Amino acid sequence: MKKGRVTIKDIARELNIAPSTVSRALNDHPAIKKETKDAVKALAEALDYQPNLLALNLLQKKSNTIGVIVPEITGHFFSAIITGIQDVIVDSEYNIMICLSNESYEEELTIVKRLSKIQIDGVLVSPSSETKNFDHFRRLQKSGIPVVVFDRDCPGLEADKVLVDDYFGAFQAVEYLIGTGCKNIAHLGGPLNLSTTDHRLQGYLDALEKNNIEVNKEYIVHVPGFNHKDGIKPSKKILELKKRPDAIFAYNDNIAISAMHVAKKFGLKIPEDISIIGFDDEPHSNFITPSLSTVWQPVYSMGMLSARILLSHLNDKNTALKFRREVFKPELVIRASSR
Amino acid sequence: MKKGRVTIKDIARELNIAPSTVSRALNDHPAIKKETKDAVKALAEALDYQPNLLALNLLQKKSNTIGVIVPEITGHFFSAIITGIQDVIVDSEYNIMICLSNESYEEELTIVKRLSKIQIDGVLVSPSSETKNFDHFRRLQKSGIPVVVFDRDCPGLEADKVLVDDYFGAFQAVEYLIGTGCKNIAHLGGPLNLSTTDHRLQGYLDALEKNNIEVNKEYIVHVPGFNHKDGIKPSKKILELKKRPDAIFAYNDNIAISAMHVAKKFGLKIPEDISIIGFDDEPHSNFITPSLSTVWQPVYSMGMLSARILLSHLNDKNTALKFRREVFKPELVIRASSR
DNA sequence: AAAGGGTGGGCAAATATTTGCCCACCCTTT
DNA sequence: AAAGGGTGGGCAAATATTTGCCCACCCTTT
Repeated sequence: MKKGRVTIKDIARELNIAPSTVSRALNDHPAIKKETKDAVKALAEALDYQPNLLALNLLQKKSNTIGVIVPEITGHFFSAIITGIQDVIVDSEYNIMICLSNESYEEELTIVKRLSKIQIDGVLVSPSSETKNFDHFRRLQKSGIPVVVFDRDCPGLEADKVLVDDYFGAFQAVEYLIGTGCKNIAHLGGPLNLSTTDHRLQGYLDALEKNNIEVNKEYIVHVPGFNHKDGIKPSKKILELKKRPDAIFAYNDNIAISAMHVAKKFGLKIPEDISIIGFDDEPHSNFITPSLSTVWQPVYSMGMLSARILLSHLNDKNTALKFRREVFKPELVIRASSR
Repeated sequence: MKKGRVTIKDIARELNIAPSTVSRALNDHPAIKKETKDAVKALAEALDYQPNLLALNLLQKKSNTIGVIVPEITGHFFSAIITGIQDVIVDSEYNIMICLSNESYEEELTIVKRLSKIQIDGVLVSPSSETKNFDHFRRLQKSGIPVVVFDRDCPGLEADKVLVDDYFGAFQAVEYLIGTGCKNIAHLGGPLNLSTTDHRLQGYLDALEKNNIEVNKEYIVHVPGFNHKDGIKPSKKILELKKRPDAIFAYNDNIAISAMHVAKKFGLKIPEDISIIGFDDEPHSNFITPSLSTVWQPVYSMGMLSARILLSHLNDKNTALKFRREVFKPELVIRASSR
C-alpha cells in the first residue's frame, strides 16, 4: 500500500475475488451483484484507488490526448483560440497538447511525426505560413486521426474547417474607408502564402473595383511577419511614396500600430491626414491613441467550435466521413484611427 | 501489415526469432550478434516499424510528458515563457502539456489531479492569483514528481524556483522617477495575494523611504486583474485625487497603458504633466504614443531555464534533493512616457 | 433423476515492450 | 572425458486493465 500505487489486484487480493471482478464492479457491469460492487467500491475508495490510465491507453490503443498545432502563441490571436479550445476540452476526458511550429514547415512536420508516435487521438491545426504541402495531415487522416483546420485554410485538404470570412472583413473595412472619402487607400498585406493574406487582399481589391477606384500597385506592400517590427519598413515604403495614401488597411493590428507609429514620425495626423484600420481587434488596440479601428474576429468562439467539432468526431467515428466547413463573420469596429 | 501497426512480434515472426531478440537488437544490446541486429534493423526499416510508446509508458510507469500550469496565455508574458519552455523541451524526449488555471485555485486543483492521473513526469507551474495553499504541489512532490515554480513564488513551498527580482525592478523604476524630479508618485499595484504584487509594492515603498518621501496611502491602489480594463477605474481614482500625482508606477504594461489612456482623457500631457512607467515590456509598448517606459524581464530565458532545471531533475533523480533558486534581474527601459 | 437456465464470478488472453533468468551449443582446458 | 566458460538468444514474467469464454452452483421443471 505504501510502495507504488494501488492496483486492481490489490483490491482483488484483499477481497478474495478476481481482478476481473474488481474491474467489472468498478465499471458497474451487470454480471456483478450489488454486495460485491459495494464492497469493491468501498475498498477502492478507502485505498484511494486510481485507475492506471497508462494501461488503459495501451489496451485501447489511444492516448486520450489531442494535439493542437499553432504557428506561435505570443500574439493574442492564437492564445485566445487556444483558450477557447481548452475551455471546451477540459470538460471532456481528453487532454490537450499544444505544439508550436514557429511558422516553420520543418518543425510542423516534426510535430506531426511526434504526435502520431504518441498515438494522439485527434488534431487541431492552423498551418505554418511556410506550409504548402499538406500530406502530413493526410497521413494523420489515413491512420484514422481526425484533423480540424482553423483560421488558416489548407487549400485542397479535405478536412473540417473553421474559418473567418477574411474577404468580407477586408471588403467592409475598405468600403468604409472609401465611404469616408478616402481616395488613395494602401494595403499592408500579410506574409505571402497564407489563405488569410490572400482573402484580405482580395477583399481590398474588390472593394476598390466595386467603387471604381483604380488599383495602384505601389500601394500594396506585403510584410514579412506578424509583429510590430515587421511593419516598420513596409509602412515607411508606403508613406514615402510621392503620392502619399490617405488611408491604410493593414493585415493585422500589430502592423496597423507600426503604421501609426511611422505615420506619427512623419508628422502625419491620424485620422485627419491618414486613416488606419487594422484586423484582429487585439485588447490593447482600444487603448492606444488614437484608438485603432479594426476588424474584430470571434476568436474565442472559433476555438470552442473547432474543439467541439473534433470532439464530435472522436465520440462518433461515423461522422468523420463528412467534413464541416464553418465560416465566422468578422465585424468592423470603428474607433478613432479612421475618419 | 496492412491492418494495425507493425509490432516487434511481426518482425520476430518474419525473422524466426523471439520478440525479445528483436527488442534487444533494436536497442543495440551486446548479447546480440551483428548479423542478427542488421537483419532486424533492416526489416524494421522496411516495415516502417514504430515503437509503441503507449506500451513503453506502461512498462516504465511514466508518460514522458511534463505539465505546464499557467494562469492564462492571452497576455504576452506567459506566452513568451511557454515559448521558451517549449524550445527547450522540444529537443528532449518529453512532450509538454499546457494547462490554464484561469487564475482559479479550483481549476488549478483539478489540473493537478488530472496531471497526476496521467502520471506526468514533472511539472512547471506559476500559481493562480487565488492560490494560497500549496499542498497540491506538495502531493506531487511526494509522489516523486519534480516541481519547478516560475515567476510567481509559492512562499513556504520547497521547490526549484525561477523568479524575477521584482523588488529591484520596482525600486529602480521609482528611483528613476524621483531622480527626474517627480515628487508625488502613485502606484497602481497588482492583484493582492501575489508575490510579484508584494515585491513590486515593497520596491516602490523602499525607494520612497530611501529618498525621504512620505508615503501617501491614497497613492496606492490595487487593480483587480491584469488587463487593460482592470486599470481604468483605479487610474481614475488616482487621477481624480485633489493632490494629483505627477508620476505613476504601474504593476504592468497593460495597467500603465490604461493609466495613459485615462490621463489623456483628463487632458494631461505625458510625460510633461505626468510620468508613467509600466512593467513587463510587452512588444507593443514600444509602439504606442508616447512609447512606454517600463521594466523589461527576460521572459524567454526564464522559460528556458525553468525547463532546463526540470529536465536536469528528470535525467538525474538524485539532484532532486537540493532545490535551486534562480533570480533574474529585470532592467529599466526608459522611453517617452517618463520625463 | 436429468435437463435446462439463470446468476455470479474466475481464467486467461490481449494490448506492446523490456528484462531476468535460463539454456543450448560449442570450444577449450585439465 | 568431464568441467568450465563464453556466445547468442529464447521463455516467461512484468507493467494494469478489460473482456470473451467458460464453469460452478443452484433452482426449477418435466
